[in-house]
Amino acid sequence: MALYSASVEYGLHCLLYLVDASTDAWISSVDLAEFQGISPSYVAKLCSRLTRAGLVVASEGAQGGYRLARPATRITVLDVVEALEGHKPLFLCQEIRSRCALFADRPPAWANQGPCSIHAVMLQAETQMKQSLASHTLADLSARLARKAPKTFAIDVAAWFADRKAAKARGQTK
Amino acid sequence: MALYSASVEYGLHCLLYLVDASTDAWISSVDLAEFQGISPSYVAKLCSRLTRAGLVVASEGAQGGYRLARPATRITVLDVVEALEGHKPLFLCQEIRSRCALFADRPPAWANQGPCSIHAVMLQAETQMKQSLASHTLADLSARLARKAPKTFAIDVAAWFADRKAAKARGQTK
DNA sequence: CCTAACTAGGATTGAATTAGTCCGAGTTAA
DNA sequence: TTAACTCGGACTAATTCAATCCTAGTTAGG
Repeated sequence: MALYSASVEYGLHCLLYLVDASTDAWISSVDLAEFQGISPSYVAKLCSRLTRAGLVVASEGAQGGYRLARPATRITVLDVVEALEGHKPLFLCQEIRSRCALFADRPPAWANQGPCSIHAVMLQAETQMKQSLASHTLADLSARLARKAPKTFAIDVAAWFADRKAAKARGQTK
Repeated sequence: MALYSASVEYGLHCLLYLVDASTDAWISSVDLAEFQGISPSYVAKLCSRLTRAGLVVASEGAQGGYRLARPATRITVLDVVEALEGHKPLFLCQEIRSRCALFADRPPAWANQGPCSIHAVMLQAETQMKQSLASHTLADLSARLARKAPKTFAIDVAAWFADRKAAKARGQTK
């Protein structure tokens, strides 16, 4: 349906909540999922990818969870997209040009010389897109959201996660 | 594997050969496929899409085939991509933000007001990419290819298709 | 008028990807 | 020491997408 899947939306929202909620706390993937009303198991998988990409760090064991691996000003949207979706090119050139019937299995040197013209156009478009994604950081996004929300929102978010954590420490899961 | 599939490569190459070969001739999808050593059935489907998008016109019946619907200077790479892949957005916003647990099924007005910030970033990147694709035409690509190939290449291409057509008219398929 | 060749379009297949689940191993706090 | 809770990866079901195949309708030419 779209070029990028829902995992990008899930992942970015999770990271933005980490910006609000976790200056020093660990937030579990289950809490992140329940806070947003999405599948906990799936969020767990996305968090794994973010960890492997070095965007967040994980803490195991009771009261564990995730935390940003570096300041939100140094995590770009492109970092997140590539962590979640992999390093997919916009276009994969299969060098069709060398199969032209006129070449009869022996493509001449000029046919494969340099990059395929079509590929070049695609690479340029891909670069434009990625530069655009790289020009926004989590900090930018978070600030823009904060401008729309009431001033207490970030505090409420942090409180929700803190409460959830406290409740679990008391031995009551729900 | 890539955001855009192989159909883009197939389709663009087909169109570029139409530029060379068909100032006044109709080229069949089977000939286009065999000339490039790719699947005839799939090329047929791609040609259907190009027709529906109005980039080429089809002529039914014997000695039929395809021809560009307008000058190559007025067909952009973006036109071709969207004809083949459909109008896929880069990102499909599912408005996760309104499911936040703090809202308890009743998201406040500010939460859904205006476009989602994440969505806005994605739209900007998508625009950059599409503008880049729209800035190249089939004529540009064709000229760039012609600069690499020997001068007789376009003539040889046209001759190959003309020969193929003549052979079929004589009743001999191969 | 009849045959051969072509396109259009839909039904079908097969592979790849995605969303989502589940369980095991390790860690932490009490 | 124990018990709960965490991550991480293996696994599964379902959807989507690329690609194929086949039929019907159309056209040109003999």
